[in-house]
Amino acid sequence: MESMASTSEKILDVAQSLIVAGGYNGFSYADISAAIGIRKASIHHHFPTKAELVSVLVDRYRRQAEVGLESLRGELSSPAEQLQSYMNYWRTCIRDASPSFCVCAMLAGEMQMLPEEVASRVRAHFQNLAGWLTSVLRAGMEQDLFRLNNRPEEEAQMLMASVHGAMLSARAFSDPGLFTTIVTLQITMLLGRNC
Amino acid sequence: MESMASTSEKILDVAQSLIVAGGYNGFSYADISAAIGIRKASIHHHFPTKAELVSVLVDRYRRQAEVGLESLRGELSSPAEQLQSYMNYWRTCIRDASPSFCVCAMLAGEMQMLPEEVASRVRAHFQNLAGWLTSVLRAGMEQDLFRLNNRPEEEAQMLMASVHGAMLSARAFSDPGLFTTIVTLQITMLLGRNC
DNA sequence: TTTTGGCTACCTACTAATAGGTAGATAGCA
DNA sequence: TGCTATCTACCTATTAGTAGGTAGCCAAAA
Repeated sequence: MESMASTSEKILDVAQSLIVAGGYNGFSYADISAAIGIRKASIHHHFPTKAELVSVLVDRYRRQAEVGLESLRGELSSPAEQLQSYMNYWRTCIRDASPSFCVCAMLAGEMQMLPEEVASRVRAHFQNLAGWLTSVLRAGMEQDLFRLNNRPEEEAQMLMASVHGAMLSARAFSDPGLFTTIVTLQITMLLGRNC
Repeated sequence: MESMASTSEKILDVAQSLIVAGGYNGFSYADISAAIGIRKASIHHHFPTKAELVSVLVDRYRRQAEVGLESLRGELSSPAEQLQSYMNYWRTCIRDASPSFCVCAMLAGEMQMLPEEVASRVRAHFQNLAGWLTSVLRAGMEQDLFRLNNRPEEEAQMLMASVHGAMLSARAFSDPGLFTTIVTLQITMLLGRNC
């Protein structure tokens, strides 16, 4: 009754945590093999090439993110609360060191040397996320729940950059709390509570 | 009369551009060897191990950054102009794809699997940068040149995260201009020109 | 002055380990 | 029967790193 997860799911889980820790070149089939007690060749059976593995991995990640973000957009919570919830998700991740970093943010740094099939998927995730943030900000604006100082697309980009930069800072300083500090202030500032 | 740069400087130059493109695990001695027309063993002569090479590289980067930031702090320019100049440096870098990314920001993402001697240097750079930004923001505040909504240390962290996150976004979207868009708005916002 | 010795920078040639990937066999299940 | 998942055993290329040699330079000793 223990592991309901299929082998390929387990492979993706391990690969994801390894990528989050060290990027595309920071893991090997041997690492995954050792981690889940299966031979390298068996991993190739599920994912013939590394580029394919990571492509599937990013697809899965994007699907999960989409579901997660969509569920936040329920009519239950206000746009401001949705942004808070989005941040809270990452806050707990970073605090508990579960994923502790966005896979796509990690891969984005390595864009230049990623296989094209992976790079395009990472790009797509950034577009989705920017789109979601934009729509939430626009909704809040139209409902007069908060005032924005700039166009919602621009504020969305600022917020996204702030989130990813804050992940980086939290890592660099080995201080999970720093993520929350930065992003909370950023949200407060963007929503124009000052004035 | 062409290359005044010593061999070891050339090695560091190439290594830096490779790290910026693909991180610590994204380059090898063979890559450098091919790039500057020297044998692998000769690189080991200058830098016995990879960890040592990258440590020296980060030291050099930190020294250059310190000089660069210190020169911005000259009494000639106002704190606001200093922040602008800092951003402008990266704007041209990213536009011209010269370094196009902060080495330390790149390495910060890989913190967890970096040799300790490298990781500590990356941490130190983040501390320096946060310190510099804090002091510039504090100076502007004390001279009543602009109003901050938060403590200067916090705003410094926000700005730093914004800069690094904007680098990531510029890469992800393959849009150098996005960096400037994000950081300009961020600076404007932090300095409280709104209100 | 010539010679000697040491130093630096580079070389060829090598190593052991690891990388991603393949071929082909086996065992169980539909 | 054929399919899926796994295995053992292998391959080639690349990894970081080493051993040992050579050519040039510079300074001190003869």
